[in-house]
Amino acid sequence: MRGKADIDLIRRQNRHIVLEALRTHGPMPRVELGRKTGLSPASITSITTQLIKEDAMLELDEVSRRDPTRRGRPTVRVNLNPKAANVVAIKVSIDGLELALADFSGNITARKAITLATYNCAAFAFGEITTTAIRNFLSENNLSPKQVARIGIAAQGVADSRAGVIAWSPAFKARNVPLVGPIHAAFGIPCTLANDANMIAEGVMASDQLRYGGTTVVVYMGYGVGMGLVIDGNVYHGSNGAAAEFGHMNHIPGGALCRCGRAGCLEAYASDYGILRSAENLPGDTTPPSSAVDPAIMLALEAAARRGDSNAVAAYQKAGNAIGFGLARLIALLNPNRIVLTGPGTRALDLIEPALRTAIEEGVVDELRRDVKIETIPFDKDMIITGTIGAALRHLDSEIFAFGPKAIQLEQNA
Amino acid sequence: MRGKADIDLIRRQNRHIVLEALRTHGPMPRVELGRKTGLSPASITSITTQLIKEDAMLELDEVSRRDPTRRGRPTVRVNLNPKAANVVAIKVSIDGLELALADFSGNITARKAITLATYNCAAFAFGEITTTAIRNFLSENNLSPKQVARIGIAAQGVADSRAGVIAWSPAFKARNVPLVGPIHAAFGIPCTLANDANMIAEGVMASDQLRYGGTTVVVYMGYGVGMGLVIDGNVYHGSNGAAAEFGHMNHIPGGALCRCGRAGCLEAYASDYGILRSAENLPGDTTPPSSAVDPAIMLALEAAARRGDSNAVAAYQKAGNAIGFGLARLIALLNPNRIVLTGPGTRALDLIEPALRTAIEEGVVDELRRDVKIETIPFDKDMIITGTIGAALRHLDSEIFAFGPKAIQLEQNA
DNA sequence: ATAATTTAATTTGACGTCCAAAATAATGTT
DNA sequence: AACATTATTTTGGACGTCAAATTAAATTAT
Repeated sequence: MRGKADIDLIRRQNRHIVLEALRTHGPMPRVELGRKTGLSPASITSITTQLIKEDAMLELDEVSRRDPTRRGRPTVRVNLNPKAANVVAIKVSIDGLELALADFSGNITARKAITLATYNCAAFAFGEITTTAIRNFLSENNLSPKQVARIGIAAQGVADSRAGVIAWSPAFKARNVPLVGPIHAAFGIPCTLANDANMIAEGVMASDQLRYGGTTVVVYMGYGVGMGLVIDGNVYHGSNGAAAEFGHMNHIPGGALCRCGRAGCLEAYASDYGILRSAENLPGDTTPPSSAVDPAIMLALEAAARRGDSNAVAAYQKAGNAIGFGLARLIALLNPNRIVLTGPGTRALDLIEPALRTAIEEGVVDELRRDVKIETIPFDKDMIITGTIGAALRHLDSEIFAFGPKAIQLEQNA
Repeated sequence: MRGKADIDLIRRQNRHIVLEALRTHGPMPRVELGRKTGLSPASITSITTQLIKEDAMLELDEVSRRDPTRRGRPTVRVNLNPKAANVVAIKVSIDGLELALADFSGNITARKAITLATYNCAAFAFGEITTTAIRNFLSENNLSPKQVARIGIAAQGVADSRAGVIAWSPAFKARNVPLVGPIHAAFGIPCTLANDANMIAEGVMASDQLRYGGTTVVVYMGYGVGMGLVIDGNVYHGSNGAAAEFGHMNHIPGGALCRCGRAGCLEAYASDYGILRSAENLPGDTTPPSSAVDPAIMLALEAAARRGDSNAVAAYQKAGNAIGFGLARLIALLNPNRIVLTGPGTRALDLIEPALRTAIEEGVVDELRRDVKIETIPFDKDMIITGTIGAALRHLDSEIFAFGPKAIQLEQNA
């Protein structure tokens, strides 16, 4: 149950749904805003004038490109004011950092990639390195930290988003790498750390709330195996923000060795290195490589499997079996609406899918699986960055701009 | 995101939190209600007078048992009006039906158990049987169906609560037994079907919202293995209401035969019959019995294990291993706050726990499991019935009484 | 050109909710 | 009997929503 409601809550919530409508559907006239939100024209007028006065919204003065058959007073479209705020999104991966700057309307205004051997980076040093990277990135774009409203970070592995620490990641030899603390200390900007697959799920969900807004499971297949969980329309982060570690969900007790140090994780069978290891007939306890598998090698392996190379075929079947049983277990637990497969690994889906489907059939009783829809979304490298930006902006919508000027004031003083 | 907010929403929500405060903390004076809800005395007065006028609430006129050292005007405690509504809770199990009647304040006012060989009952006949049982139960208590505001049903197995059908249950040979449809058709009363373990979770959560209100997993161990999932303070039912089928989550691909017909379900190792089967050294594909294992046999098996009987000891270890790996997988997926073990099977927890803990350690990386608290709650047979009643009453709170007289009117006409 | 029509957006006035502050109620203390 | 204390209700102001009326800005008809 939520807390008490008062008059402020009404405005806050209605401001929020107005912002949300613009964020998901783009610029639109006030009438349309009224239809989308269910608010009366009077309320829309009141809310938009307020938001415009606060510089969170603006009217678009556009060259008349309206339908000449339409009569009456022409519409005036409004939109989120790009200048209302900036957010920074950072993707931490094994070969470096990727930074992006976006304005309040969601446009990416600058990008930068930094090559960095994260793996041997000491836990205490990484916060400093990232802080410096952010500082440089901002000054290159003539922005002071004060102009950035929020920083979102996506990292591979187990991200403890409550503590703001990368608990364990393939990108680091070190464990418990603190990240949010140092960045917040340096800039005083609210900062969020999350798992990269969760950020993909944020993006997928935002792309079609109707389709993905129920309970949707997004599986990332690639160098590792990740997952984002949308539960009742929200990306679920778990009690520490370390939920949906599908790749490190056990598949076979005492099974093949995983990068995380455990035996039998799903990832040890279904990730690039896991598939490669079984195709090469190496023993399951062979230590996984600490760096990503060269994509060319994976392409060659796929080609071999498609030619009918029995070792390669068997390796992909094993992967399909692992993912299938993992999904079967997940279906029994969560009874999701929809399962979305994405990531570079889906290139080889034709090789994986038969075993995957068989495993699901064997692994969970028909009554539970019959309504689950499984689909594939082509993977785009940018999904993580755009998902992170989207999540950061939605944060701003609900936590700052929905509250009005007083909240903005408070936020700046905090 | 929720829909638009208006003045009605405020009242509804504030009425709701007032009702909720009384439901969870029992009768209290208006001042206390103000402190608990955060509402001003003025608002509390307004809301309580309204609710009292609607007969949803009443003032308790009590013999002065107040602290004589306290000065000032004495408090007047208010409470939910027991006569505001009645709900019926029904537990469907393999040996019959259990019915309970409760008033709006949560008191159970009547109970009845009906012995019934459900197993061979045809799918089409069960709705009729249950309807008749309800009709008799009500007339024995001089109540007309019109006076019942809601019926809640808890059943073992896979309950498709969206369709209102018991998709699969150990209590029935038949599959897809319709239940909500026939009952609603007969009485026109809103009716909900859910899995029994979910109802245990409802009860556990209601017993201590603070403790269990985050993400809590309730595991039921007994004749079968069930689960209730509390996610962000709400019992999670999944897209069809068939979530949390922990017992039918696969443990070992191609493993021991389960009652559901699949091979390798967790239940096939950790339920009464699964433990018994392995203690007897029967092959894993031995058909499970269709009726519950006699508790005396399980007690004897426990005693044997405590005496050191190696087969019995090994069987309990296997069970611990299965539950432990199941929980390890669940932890990787959901990162829960707390795991609660309950059910008659916890009697043998001393025999199960070592293997269970080892399996969790082996099955999931330390960073994910370190913050999970595991506890045991002694099982009480009534947990299912009281949980079902509590869920039904909370439904009434939010869907009828929070809305006021107009909604009650509407509900009666519907 | 000017009036009529059409559609968009704003303004006005009524209603309902909340809260702070004042008033009233019901008891104990002096 | 007057005072003190605590609980509850009443009063009055602020603010949000909405329906209805008004104003704005265009097209179409005359």
